[in-house]
Parts: sequence; C-alpha cells; structure tokens
Amino acid sequence: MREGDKPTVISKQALQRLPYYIRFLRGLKEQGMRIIAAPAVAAQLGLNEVQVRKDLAAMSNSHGKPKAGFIIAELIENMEEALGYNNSDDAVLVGVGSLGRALLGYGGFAECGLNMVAAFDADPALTGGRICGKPVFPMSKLNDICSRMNIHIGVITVPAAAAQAVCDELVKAGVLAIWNFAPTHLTVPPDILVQSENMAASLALLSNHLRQRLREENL
Amino acid sequence: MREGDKPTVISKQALQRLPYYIRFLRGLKEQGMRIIAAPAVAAQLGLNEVQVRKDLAAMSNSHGKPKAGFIIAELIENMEEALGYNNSDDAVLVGVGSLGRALLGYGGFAECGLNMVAAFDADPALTGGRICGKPVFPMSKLNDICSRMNIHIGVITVPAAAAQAVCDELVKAGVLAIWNFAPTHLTVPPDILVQSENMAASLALLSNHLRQRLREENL
DNA sequence: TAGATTGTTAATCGATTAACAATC
DNA sequence: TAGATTGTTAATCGATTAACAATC
Repeated sequence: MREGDKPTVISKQALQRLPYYIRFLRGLKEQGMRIIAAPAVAAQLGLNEVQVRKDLAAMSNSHGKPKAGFIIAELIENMEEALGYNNSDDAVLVGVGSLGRALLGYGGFAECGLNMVAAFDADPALTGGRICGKPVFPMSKLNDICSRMNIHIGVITVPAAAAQAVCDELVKAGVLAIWNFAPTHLTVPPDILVQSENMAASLALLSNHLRQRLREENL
Repeated sequence: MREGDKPTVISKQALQRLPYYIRFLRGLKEQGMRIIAAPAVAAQLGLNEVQVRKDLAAMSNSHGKPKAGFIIAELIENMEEALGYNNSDDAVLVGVGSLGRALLGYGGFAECGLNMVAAFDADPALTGGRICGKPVFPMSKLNDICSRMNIHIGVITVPAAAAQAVCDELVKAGVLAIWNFAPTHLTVPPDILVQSENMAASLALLSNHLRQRLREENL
C-alpha cells in the first residue's frame, strides 16, 4: 500500500466488519488500553485470526509491531477515516410509519456518519410538523429539497407497493445511494447503489436453523 | 433430489433469496398468471439466469417444463414449506425502545412465519401493560415465560451495553436462535444461531459507495 | 535468544456464472 | 422441426483459512 494511495480497495465483507472493529476498539480505548494484538481482537469478536490480521494490516497506516500489536487510537482513527465517520453524509427518509419513526429517533446513526435531515410522507395528515426533531414534508417537495440540500442518501421506509415509485423519485432528485427497508427488489440505474435491509432474509436463516435444530432433537 | 428427502441442504445465500422469490411469485399469482419461466424471474429481480434456474430447480418438487417454465402456485407452496411459513415460530422481544416498538407493531412478520408473543424490558415504567397488543413483562419473568411457552426465538432490541447479558438470559431460558438488533457482537454456545441485523455494516457499504462516486465526479 | 505476533503467499472453500446437452 | 427453456457439469470468482518466513 503506497503512501497517499488511499483508495485501496476494501472488500465488501471487510467493509462490513469495520464497524464491529471500531466499536470494540473504542471500548478498549475507554478502558485505558493503548495497544492490542490481532489474536485478542479475533477471540473477542469471534473471527478468524488471519482475517483480523489482514483487516488490521489493510486498515492501519502504520505497521503493527510483532510481539506487541497495533496502537488502538491509530487503528480507530484510520478505520473511521476509511468509513468516512468524520464527515457525515446527509440523508432523507421517506415514509414515517412506525419503522420510519424509529429510525428518525435513533441516535446511533450520527456516530456512523449518517445525518438524517428531513423526512417525507405521502399522507398529508403526517406532514407539516416535526417527528423526533426532523421536519416532515409532503412528497411534492422531495425533488426540490433534495436537490437544493445536495442530498445523496435516501432511506425508504414505505410499504413494498410504494417503494419503487419512491425510489425513482429519489434517483431523479439526485440521490446516489438508497437504503431500502421495504421488502421488495428495487430497480435502479447501474451507478446507483441499493442496500436493502433484509428482514425477511434474516428470518429465513433464523427459522431454517430452528427447524434443523428441532429436527435433530427429534431423531 | 430423492422423493421424501426433504432436508436437502439449501445454501445460506439461496435461503436469503427465497423471500424475494415468494413475494414476486405471489404477485404474479394475484395477477392471474399460472406459469413462469426462470429467465423472466431473473430479469424482474435483477438476478443471474443460471442462479434462478438452480434455485427454482432446488426448491420445486416437480420439474420445470422446457420452453414453458414452472407452475407458480406449486413454486410458492414448495418455497413456503422450505421456509416454514406455514407453521409460525413463536418469539419474544427484549427491549421496548423505539426500535422494539416498531418491530412489535410491524404486521409483516406474520406472513414470514414469525409470531411475536410477548415483550420484556428492564424499565419497570414500561412493563405491566401492552404495546401494540403484546404484553410487556419485567425481565424477572423472562426465564419462566420462555420456558413455559416453549419459545425458541429471541429478538434483542436493547442498547449495545445490555445486549450480551440479555442474550445470556435468553439462551438460559431455552432460546435456540437470536435475532440481534443491538450493534454489538454476541457470544453464544456453538449450537445457538445469532443473526445480527447489521445497520452499521449496511451504512458502511452505503457511505463507501458514496465516497467513491463523489471522488469519481471530482476527477 | 526464545517466543509471540506480524505480513504474505498458497490452498481451500462456497457461491456464482458460463457452457452445453436434454427436453418439450 | 426449430427454438426457448430446463437441468447439470465445468470454469470462474471472491473470500476465508492454512502455512510459514520475517520481525521485534
């Protein structure tokens, strides 16, 4: 990894592990620790040692010290920079049903670099006011507000049937990445990213495991 | 796939695609369609044709007809059975904060085979009543209720700091699978499944994509 | 020095995609 | 029959894990 060559490619999987590392390392730092070795991280997070070694090596600007490990504060800094936790991305949320409200009220996004600035809803009864401190606008304002505020992330928490239409509007308004909580596939232009939060998929894994466990017991 | 040999192993990835197939196929059925071919499914869901062909072949009890396709109703039935959508699993939820409430109120779990029967919280001010029709009990009742009702799935929506303790209690109470919404790693015995709903990980992918897109524009 | 840990190359694994014969 | 679609074997790909030399 050459100096100044920041755009090192990080694999999708590794990228998803970063938040776990960051959270764990922050905890260590608060406890006053200064140095940590990869095997200790692996043990705590239930990961393979080689994987952690590779991840840390890829993320850290400086090298780890054999027999000692990595400087915690530096690791945190490098990882946070890689994820852009420092400069938050502004986002809008569409659909202030129960899930939408829960997300608007969740304080944890700030420390993950996400800043919800406004919400939208098709129901006039829900717009005009504020929810959890965020203004709620009618859908007709979406394009105008997103363009003017230069919003790049859209969060979709509408019913499945409405999701594709909302998605199209967000893309038209200049959004580049979509966080989709509606249980449906969204079609977008090739340069737009859709990240679907996939509750039904998770449930599929859960109940499949359960069925196998219970079947085993019955043998 | 021999007849009666139901426990065919389905890959984790394929399992997660099933809910999408089911949703899409149900839509077709409602429109009155009777038969669908793999390439059409692939195009609609943005998947590879071979992948869909394999998935459908693996799920369908009967063979697809060359030149025609598969019988929609049968596919739906076979997939729903594979995921156990027919006989719901009972679950309890721990932590009735904003996210916990949103999940309790979400009606969509029923059709995914999940049935939330009760909630728990450490805060006495929140217990004793009902939220979205579900009774909310104090933590002290958790073991008793879970064992008596033979609960196998626990949903964790408490803050990260409390999650491991809650997880331990759920496992002690006989839960076999855990759906974790707290942003932290949970350590469990080897035969227990933890499925973490990984918002920070999703955000990592989103903001990474965004940064690359914006970097490209600046070149 | 001895031993734990790092960094890296090679082997393995799981899943996706390509190629193609079989079928209606 | 001709052509679209299925089912399956082989090739490819990405990521994980194993093996091992380099380092403090």
